[in-house]
Amino acid sequence: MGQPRDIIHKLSELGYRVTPQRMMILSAIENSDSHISAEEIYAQVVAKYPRVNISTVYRTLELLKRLDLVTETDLGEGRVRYHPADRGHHHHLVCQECGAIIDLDESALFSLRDTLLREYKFVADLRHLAIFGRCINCRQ
Amino acid sequence: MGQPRDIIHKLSELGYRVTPQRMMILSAIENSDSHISAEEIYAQVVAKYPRVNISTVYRTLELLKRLDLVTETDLGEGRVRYHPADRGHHHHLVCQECGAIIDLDESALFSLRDTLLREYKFVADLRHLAIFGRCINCRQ
DNA sequence: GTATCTGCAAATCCTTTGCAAGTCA
DNA sequence: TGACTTGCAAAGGATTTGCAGATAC
Repeated sequence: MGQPRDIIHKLSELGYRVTPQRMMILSAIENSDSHISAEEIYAQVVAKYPRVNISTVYRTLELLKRLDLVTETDLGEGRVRYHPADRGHHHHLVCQECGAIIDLDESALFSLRDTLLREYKFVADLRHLAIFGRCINCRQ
Repeated sequence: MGQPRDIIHKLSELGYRVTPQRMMILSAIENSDSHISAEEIYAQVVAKYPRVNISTVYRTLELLKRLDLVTETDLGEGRVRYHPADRGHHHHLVCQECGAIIDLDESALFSLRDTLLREYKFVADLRHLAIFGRCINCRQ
């Protein structure tokens, strides 16, 4: 995992077909240095292969989510963003004033995760959590 | 605050008009024992007053949010839920397997809030956070 | 060959908006 | 009276779906 190649291998191992569309969608996700939206993936793929349809992008993302190969984050933009599941996990502080997005290392939530497990027996999926508030520049 | 009456009073103090629609919408929110969606508010109001339109519900919610009289929570359902702002704040553990929603006292996130403030100078708005994962019944 | 995928077009869901008519203060 | 609100209808954006044709294996 980690390279589109490996994910593609995994897909075919599981009996899913490796199509050019799926490969291009995977590349777009892997090559994005941050989180990418369905629309942005579509824009990249359509540039190389104008016949793709955005529904193929959504169907592929659906599949990759189900196989736990990509994760979703909702940064409160009214659309979801995607990320390879095996990349370093981190969280986001989203400033509701200026829109700034500050990355937060996953370790910042380790103690919360432990508390939830210990006291609530709840296994929290703390990959790509978004926390809303106001950043230092927007506090007057 | 706390009673529809008080919120209504606040509205008129601020120069907003007190209309029957707004009163009915406020009652629906206040009478809900948990978080209520726009559609559910609309259903309650329309039962008494069939002429209301759901756009009035959305416009009223928009106003109440702006005045900080209600807060929004996104429980990952593809629609947002509303809650009177002065009710006790709590968070939600949402089980992605069975859909169970476990309430989590706001105090569970106090130390996270302090860390974010101290180390990131970020004022987190930790009202009604949703944390996804798996509950005790769904862990095999 | 055939079950899986795709493109296309249309539908869906939640929410927002323009505008003319209605109404609270 | 007059500015604020509403109802209605239509638009909006993101995502999903039905179906017939295309394609990976």
